[in-house]
Amino acid sequence: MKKTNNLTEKQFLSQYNIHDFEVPLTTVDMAIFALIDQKLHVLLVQRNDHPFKGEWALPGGFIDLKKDKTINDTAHRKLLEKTGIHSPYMEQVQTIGQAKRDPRAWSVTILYFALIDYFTITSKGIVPSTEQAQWLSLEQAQNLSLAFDHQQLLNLATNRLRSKTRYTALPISLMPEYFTLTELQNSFEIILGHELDKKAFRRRVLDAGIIKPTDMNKRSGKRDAQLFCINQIPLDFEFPRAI
Amino acid sequence: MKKTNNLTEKQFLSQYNIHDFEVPLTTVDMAIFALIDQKLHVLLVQRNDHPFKGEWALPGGFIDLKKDKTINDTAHRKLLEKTGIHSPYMEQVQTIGQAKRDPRAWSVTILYFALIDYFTITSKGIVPSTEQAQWLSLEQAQNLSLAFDHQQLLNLATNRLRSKTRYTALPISLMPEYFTLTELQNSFEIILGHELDKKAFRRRVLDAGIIKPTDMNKRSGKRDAQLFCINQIPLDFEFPRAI
DNA sequence: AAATATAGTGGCATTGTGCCAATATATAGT
DNA sequence: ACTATATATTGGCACAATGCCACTATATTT
Repeated sequence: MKKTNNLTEKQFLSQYNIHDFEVPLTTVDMAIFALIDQKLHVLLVQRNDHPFKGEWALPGGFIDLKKDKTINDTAHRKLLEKTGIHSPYMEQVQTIGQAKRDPRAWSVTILYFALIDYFTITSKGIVPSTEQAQWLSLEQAQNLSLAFDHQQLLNLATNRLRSKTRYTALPISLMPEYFTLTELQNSFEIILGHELDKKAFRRRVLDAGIIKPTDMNKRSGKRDAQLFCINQIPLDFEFPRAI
Repeated sequence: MKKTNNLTEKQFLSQYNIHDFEVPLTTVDMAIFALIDQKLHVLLVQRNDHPFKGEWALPGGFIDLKKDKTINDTAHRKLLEKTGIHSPYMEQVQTIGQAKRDPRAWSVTILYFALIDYFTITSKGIVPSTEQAQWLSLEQAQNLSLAFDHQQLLNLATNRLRSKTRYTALPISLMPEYFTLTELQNSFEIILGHELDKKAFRRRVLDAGIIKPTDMNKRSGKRDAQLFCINQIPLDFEFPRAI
């Protein structure tokens, strides 16, 4: 590379060539969660191309330097391609960079997770994709051998989801527009993997004011249950104590 | 790029050229915090090179694909270069990727923060660096115009520090080997920006068992104070409630 | 010896959760 | 219509951690 000490910034930029340096591959990977049949599911794809061709992997890919203005754009674009959803709950989990995680090169991946209500996408129909995408239960997914270090990535995302479920209202993003308190509690329980006390749970979510009652009921076999919907939830809402 | 559909993975990799794709610049930036004179300080450098030559910035730089096996290695290396410290508390905050955050190219930076005890590095002497490094109070730093989006990065790191100080024992990493409870409380108060109740604070940290008493005292003007030191703190330790 | 500043403690109120049992209301069977 | 049953919803007290504030203890200073 040329000597740059006495250049103006403009001169410097005009001669700067990104390929003068060795840079890592940079990708975005997503763990997209939904509740299906009382189980936590994650969306996986079968890779169309090498490396790990044919193996299951988290959806993801390269940043499109033309289309994407930010890295969140990349994540939203991937999500839209796979699910047809524009604005789900989405959160950056962690960035993993290692020399050997990708056989092609030193590789960095920015891991996101997203939570969606399964029925809002089944009603729209999943947008077709170049890759075969499929919902697998978390249990199934964890017993597969995933491409790259995606098994580890999936664990990171799952742990984050479980952890935040203990002190935030995160699972609300897995619910449809209207839901009963029992259904909501059920979602928490599925994610956490253990039962919760009914009274304590209701007190917690109602006192926090994160959901509000409607005048509608849900007819579900036995006694009707009141339907609730999401109230204003600040993005940084946290309960004062963990469950 | 050539057609790859019918290649084996080995053939695919042998002809794969990372420069066939446009990739972003990828860097690591660090907010290194310490307490100096009862104020939170952050280590900044004056940039030697374009872009933003001469302006203040968070220390950081490119991943060295030869030296660094992981991205944490990169962060540790940067920290060692600036402070001479090998194993401080360090944590990944967030990854920011934007088309226009760097005038050279689409750029991704992985932001870390680190906490160190100022006196352990003054006793060792700061390792010289190619760039001018200097401790600035957070207040000073926030009134400067920093290079790139480093003002935003500094805010992200500061918010994370403040947030985790409310429910973890994080500020202990800013303390010397032996410290009094009042000194520890003081560190929490400086970071949080408000006073804490003495009794409640002591109960909290002592009941949690994260520090243990020694048989030494500290002579500090008036009545002597007992010295404490860090006990075993699990990496994921959290108080049951936030302050 | 008294004043003072800082270290450290006692004790009760408040808040949020755990626990478990009681009450309320729909459906289904007789 | 009446009863059994399942699910929804509520009552009420115990417990744990924190907030609050006043009190005691011990060193230095005057």
